[in-house]
Amino acid sequence: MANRAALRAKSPHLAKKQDRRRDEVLDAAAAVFAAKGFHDATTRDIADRLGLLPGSLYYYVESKEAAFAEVCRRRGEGFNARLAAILAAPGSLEDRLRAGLLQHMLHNRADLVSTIAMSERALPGWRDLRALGRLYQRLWERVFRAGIAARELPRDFDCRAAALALLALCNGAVHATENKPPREIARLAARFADYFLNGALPRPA
Amino acid sequence: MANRAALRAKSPHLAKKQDRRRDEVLDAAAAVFAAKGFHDATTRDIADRLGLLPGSLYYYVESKEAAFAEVCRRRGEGFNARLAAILAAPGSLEDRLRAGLLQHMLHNRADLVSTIAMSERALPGWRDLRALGRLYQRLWERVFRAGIAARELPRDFDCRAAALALLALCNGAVHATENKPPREIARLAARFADYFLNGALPRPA
Amino acid sequence: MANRAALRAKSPHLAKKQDRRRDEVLDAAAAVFAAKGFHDATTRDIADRLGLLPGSLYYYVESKEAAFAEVCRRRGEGFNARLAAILAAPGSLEDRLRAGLLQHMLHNRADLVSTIAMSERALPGWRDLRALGRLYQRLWERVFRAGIAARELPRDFDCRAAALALLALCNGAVHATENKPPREIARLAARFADYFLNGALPRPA
Amino acid sequence: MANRAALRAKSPHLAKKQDRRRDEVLDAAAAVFAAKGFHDATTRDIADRLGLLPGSLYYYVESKEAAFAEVCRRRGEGFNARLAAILAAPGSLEDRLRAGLLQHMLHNRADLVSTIAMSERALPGWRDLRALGRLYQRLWERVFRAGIAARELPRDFDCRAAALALLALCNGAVHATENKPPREIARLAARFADYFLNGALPRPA
DNA sequence: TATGAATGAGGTTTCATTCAT
DNA sequence: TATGAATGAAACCTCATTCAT
Repeated sequence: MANRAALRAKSPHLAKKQDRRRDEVLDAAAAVFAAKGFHDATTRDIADRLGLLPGSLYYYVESKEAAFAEVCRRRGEGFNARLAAILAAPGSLEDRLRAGLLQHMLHNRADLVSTIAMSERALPGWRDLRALGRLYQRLWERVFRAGIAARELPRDFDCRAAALALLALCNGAVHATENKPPREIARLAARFADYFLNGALPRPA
Repeated sequence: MANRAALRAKSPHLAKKQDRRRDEVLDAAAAVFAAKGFHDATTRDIADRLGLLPGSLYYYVESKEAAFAEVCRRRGEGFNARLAAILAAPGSLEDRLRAGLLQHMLHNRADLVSTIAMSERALPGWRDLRALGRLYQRLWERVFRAGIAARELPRDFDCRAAALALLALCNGAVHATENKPPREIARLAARFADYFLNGALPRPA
Repeated sequence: MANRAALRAKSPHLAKKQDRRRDEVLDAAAAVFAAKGFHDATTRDIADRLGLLPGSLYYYVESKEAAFAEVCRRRGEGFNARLAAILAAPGSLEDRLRAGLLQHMLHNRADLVSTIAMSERALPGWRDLRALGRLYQRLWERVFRAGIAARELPRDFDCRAAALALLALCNGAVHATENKPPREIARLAARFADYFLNGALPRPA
Repeated sequence: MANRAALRAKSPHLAKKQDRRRDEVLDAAAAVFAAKGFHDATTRDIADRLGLLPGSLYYYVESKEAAFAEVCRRRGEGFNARLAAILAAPGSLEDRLRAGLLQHMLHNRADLVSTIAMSERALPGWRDLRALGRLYQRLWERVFRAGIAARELPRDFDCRAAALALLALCNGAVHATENKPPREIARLAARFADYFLNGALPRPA
């Protein structure tokens, strides 16, 4: 049953406008999901933000679940891509760790959705989302392994534990940095990096 | 709706029995909240665990929200009390930090509810819960301040940032330690403590 | 909502082209109604078949209900006309009955819509549709009455019961003949005619 | 997670009362389905008939679909059982056919739901329902085959076509017998039986 | 002390329909 | 002539909660 309408090439202009509106819808969804979590976010919340009625969302989105999954996928992929770029850049191991941690904490708010996705069990598309999360963790692990290969780190360095700790530091500050200016976030990120790299306590002489 | 049982004068024996049953109900609620989060947990889930029907819960509890709030309060207070005891115990600063971190990570699973409370916004009783959370953070801060007073830490030590980092490490591993035996959790806790105390990276000689 | 096109004075050529398109729309509607029934057929189903969007249908049709009613009317009238022609043709009573029954069963599939109309209560335009159905039944009755007049049938022949029985045989095989080749349908029609004319059971000698 | 409440043996009296109420609900559903068909029947229709709110139905029934499936199953099985009993009874082939046809037409109204199930495509539980329908047809076929074995029917008797014709006669009169008194239905059933057994037309001498 | 039955508010979703462009 | 966007009503369903027993 060929759908002539669907096949007819849409003018690129129109197509772009449609996509933009769709993005607006997904952004609104993301904002609400970030604010309330998946279960407590209602389609009405999302629609209100756009001046639409709940039913109208379905013109752009298949279901609440699908919207959530797509939002998370997009954010998660962006997150991963940014970290990958940072960790692959030239520079000392320390520099790259600091940069990665900083970007995570700076983007955390906007990408709060990913955080939700990681923390709520039994969510739609949970499997794929966990995969994205694991990938993120692997990125950190890989940079440590490269450090071992480059003899910047000892042979027995526990890459997994270190990655976990870094991730914990990244995520743990979400609440503390809410509504804080970037400068302050950066300051905290630097502190966290210091702790991770050199330890928080003064060294015994 | 006043609790009929509460109005009746009770023999101490009866009162105790009732309280025990109430505790069972709250424990069941805690377990379900921990497993599913507040919104996804149904009164039926809780009732099932006790061999009751949903309506019967209301003999012990005013509402789902009230149950959640109380569960969180109890767990949170227990959590705080344990940490306070540990931090107040004699021993070096390092020892106390290690002990505090360890107990947090070991109890995290059972007390997952607090974690939920901290992570889901717009939850009933959220205000009070945040207060408990802040208190927990203050406990860590206080031990650092004591460290400064005792000259174990430098004058300009950033107590708040350090407390935040420790909390982040404590909470960040929740997912990594799910379904793991205590031994392994302890191992990870020790690693995290090492990172925090001495830094993860090898020190330049 | 007045049809804008209808208000405009149209050239005969244009008018014809419009009507053709309208017929296409109604045909598509008929096909979908036949396949899914009235309630389960969506305007999107119909539009898809034509490469249109749902809203565009309303250029040709006032509403889904109106479309259904018109489709049924058209099909029903065609059905009636064909039966009338057959029953009015010269030939023995038996021949005409056989021919009528055959054409009904052969066209049943294509005209399934009428069947739907007859079977679903509380349908739009139901009254008119029932009228068409009654007319169809009357056509059969009339041929029997003519048979009485021509003394081919006894005076007390129950024309109504006979018409009902014939109709029942006609319609009852819809499911059995779905997806069957015309040959097989014709074979079954012949059998049914035999039963009706001579009885299914062997005659006592 | 053993459900003590569910395991606790309910008093037989209570259990029976519950079942009765459930039957009432299913009966109401059956009535509405029969009157409007599955798609057009709303949960509100059913609930209204019982003086309940729509949501309350779900105390007794899992879903609208499940209710429909169960209603059809029950009616269909009853229908089959009655026919089986009739066809298995002693008596001449003719007697049994007459009796079977009569009971079908008399019960048709009450069991209209089965008819719906047979006629609406793409219905929940459609597969199982078709199976029930096929079983019914087989019952008729089997009695003919027994007739062949007993030499009451010729070797080449077309059992399937005969069964189809009988079924068609049974079902075809549904609309004609609506709101008619049993006497009249019985009269029509007798006529139909005559037609099937001996033919409608006078025999050439 | 607990149950069975019911409520009612609210949630997601579908879909016929409208209308400016 | 047809589209894209949106509406709004109504559908099914869930669930915390109530209350007579």
